[in-house]
Amino acid sequence: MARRDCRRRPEVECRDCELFGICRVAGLGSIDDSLLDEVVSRRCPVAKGERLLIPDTPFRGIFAVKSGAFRTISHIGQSDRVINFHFLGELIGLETIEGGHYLHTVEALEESSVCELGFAHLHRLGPRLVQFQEQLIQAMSRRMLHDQQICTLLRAQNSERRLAAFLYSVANRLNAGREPASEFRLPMRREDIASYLGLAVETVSRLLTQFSQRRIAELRGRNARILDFDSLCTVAGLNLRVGRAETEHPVKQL
Amino acid sequence: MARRDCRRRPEVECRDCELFGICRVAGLGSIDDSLLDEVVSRRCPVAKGERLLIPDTPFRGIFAVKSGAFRTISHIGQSDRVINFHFLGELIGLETIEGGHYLHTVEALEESSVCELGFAHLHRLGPRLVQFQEQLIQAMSRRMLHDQQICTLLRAQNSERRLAAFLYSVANRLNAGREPASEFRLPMRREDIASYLGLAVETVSRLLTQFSQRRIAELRGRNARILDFDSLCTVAGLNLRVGRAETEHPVKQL
DNA sequence: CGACGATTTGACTCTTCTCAATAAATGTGG
DNA sequence: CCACATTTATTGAGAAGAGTCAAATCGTCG
Repeated sequence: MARRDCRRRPEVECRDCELFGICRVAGLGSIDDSLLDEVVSRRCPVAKGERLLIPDTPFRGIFAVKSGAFRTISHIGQSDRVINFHFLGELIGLETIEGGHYLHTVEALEESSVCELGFAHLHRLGPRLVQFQEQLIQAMSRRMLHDQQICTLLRAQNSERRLAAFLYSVANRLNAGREPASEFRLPMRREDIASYLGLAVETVSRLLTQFSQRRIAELRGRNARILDFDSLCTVAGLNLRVGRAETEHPVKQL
Repeated sequence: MARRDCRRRPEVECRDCELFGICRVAGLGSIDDSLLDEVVSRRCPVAKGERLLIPDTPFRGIFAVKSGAFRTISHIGQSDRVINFHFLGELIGLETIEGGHYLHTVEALEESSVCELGFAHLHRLGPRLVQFQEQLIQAMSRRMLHDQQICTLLRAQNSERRLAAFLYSVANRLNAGREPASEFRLPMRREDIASYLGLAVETVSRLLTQFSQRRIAELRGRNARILDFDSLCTVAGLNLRVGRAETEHPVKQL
């Protein structure tokens, strides 16, 4: 089984972390590193299954995943649902900045670590606060776009498409901004995937065996291998759109 | 037909607009109003069917709906989908701040008007920029929460729940932060609703007649009347969750 | 090895979609 | 203001997709 190397847990480089721009503002070019240290607490370990956040606790700051992976669980209604996964370099807690409280459970799927960006001492950034905010706004905007795409995915009724798009997305996100991985280890259970995609576990399972038969992707347990990226994209409906004439209505002149 | 009054098109008060905090930072307490005028261009009319934004045009700023309503259409894959509606006081374009280009088509569903917050001249805000960005971050965070709730809605498989939650949401949003309206006029077609909820038009139509029979809500054409808010919430799965205190901050509506 | 949880598979049911036809609403020109 | 054309909405019937329940298999960890 030369598949073992999928198991190693890489740490994300700071330059591939979504906090990078933010940390750079706080840290780079400063005479002492102490400013950065006051605002960002670095690389706190989180054990597998441990909860990083629980609902209704006061907002303290946002987090970036340094190693490992997390899932966010929403407790709306009677049943819990996985509403997000967080991979290397991604930010956690952006949606809670305004409300003053964390709203969901965030739990480590494996041995992980995070950097925390505390909001209490932001004023110490002084004149750099503007740049910091700018970076944050960029990150939030980026994330909103991503969330929109998830919504679009969930609206595209059929389950095949959802799962294909999910696999494609994970292959891309698993190593933080680099080329999509064709072979990787999934940190979450089938049930998490199903919950996230709004499907039944059995449906996910059946689709996976089907993908395997069609030589699109192969999952043995949590070891995943993408066999045919093109087909995967096609099934996911991520292909190039056809040229569209959009002349029906006048466009507001800005 | 004493239902006619549903047709009037109210303008949103500045204090109920999501730009309010932002405008206040720029405008209030300033000796001259000219600063605000340089950053926010106010109440531009947009005709019904006219497009406020089209994809791949350079980002200039964000918008707030002053009157009327809009829909955002995504062109991913082969079929277009409605991915958002924008009602009084709500912001448009937040997800495009980072990318530098608008990505979707935003179209007026009826005679509308918007305020535009241009990003080109933000530096003129000078020291107020920090407060401005703070406000923007708040607004974005709020919106992310809302989008997450939409996602949760879309994951909750059954169509009945989706439509009920949608109606509830519209009743709440239609008059910008005030009490939910029990009688209102829907600005969008059934097809838009279906697209937004990831359902077939026929399903929406069938559910609506069913809601009418169960005396939950009644839609004659675009005139809507909520007959039983409690039932609507129950069907939408929005009922009080067990054992959770949620009194600290207002519950975000869908 | 054995137990427990996770995953897969099968059989059946129910929901939602699709296609097709009709009905209602809206818009247009005379 | 009315008749007609066009879009939008509703309804019905049948098919496909996904869910549920139940059982079997696989994997992991003590």
